[in-house]
Amino acid sequence: MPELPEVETIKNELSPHVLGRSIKGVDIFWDKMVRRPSLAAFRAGVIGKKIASLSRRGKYLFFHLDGGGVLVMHMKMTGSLLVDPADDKYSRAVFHLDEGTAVHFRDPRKFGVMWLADDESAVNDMLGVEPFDPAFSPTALAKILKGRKAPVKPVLLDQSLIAGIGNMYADEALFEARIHPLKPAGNLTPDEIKKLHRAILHVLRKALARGGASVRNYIRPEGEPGTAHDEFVVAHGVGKNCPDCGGKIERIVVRGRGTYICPKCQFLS
DNA sequence: CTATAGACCTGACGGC
DNA sequence: TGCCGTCAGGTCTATA
Repeated sequence: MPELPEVETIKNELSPHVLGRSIKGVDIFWDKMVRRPSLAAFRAGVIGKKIASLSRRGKYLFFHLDGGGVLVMHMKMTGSLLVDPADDKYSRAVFHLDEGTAVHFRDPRKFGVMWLADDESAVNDMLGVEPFDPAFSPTALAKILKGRKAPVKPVLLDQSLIAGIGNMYADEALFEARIHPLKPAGNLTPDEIKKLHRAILHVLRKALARGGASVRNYIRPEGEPGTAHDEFVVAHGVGKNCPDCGGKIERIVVRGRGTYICPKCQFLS
């Protein structure tokens, strides 16, 4: 759900509402979402601080606070940030800013987390390359895949290798590159690696241009669903027809994750 | 090292 | 109508 394009969209659309604003108060309705430090220390570290800038790394969102400290958020599967929503159903935390703005962390499934850190280095260090970083070249992708016996899909989902790809965009990129998700990562041909590299960037860019996906729960800060959903070919498309060969899209399970493929277009060998 | 399973949660949906 | 099981999927942790 919130994968790289969604978190980037949240960052972009939230910015005008929060940059330069001060946090006057915080309501926490689901204590467990605050990971560290303690709930009291979290409040103390956030209240009275001005939000200097926002940034994103992988699927993480950072609020850089004036005077030090970074508020780190991860939406996990159903989290979203809403500005002055019409209702507070599923609001697990609310940040009250000056000028009356309220930012709600809405999260039906309560998987989302946030914490206060000195800086972003700890998150940074555990994540792999950003897909939009020039360092993510076809050669870099080849290096990541090389020698791995694991199926290519879980390698794409490994945040310590490439940061920001989630289940949907992995399926979509593999379909676009016509590669079967179960193909061992190390067995991809140079041509497949080139195609996969291009497909990853294409799929993420396309989603970004449409304000992120709209898969059931994902909502943008101003309450509008994204429209990238319409562009998905295989994701959640079981029973639909492949736009290429007309065959039925199938659902298989790869490492415990629902995975959508066109069995005619995506090859194992 | 890898691989797998379970945990965390709750709403939507299909079957009966 | 309503009950029940399954599915959704990001990431951490535990275990083989």
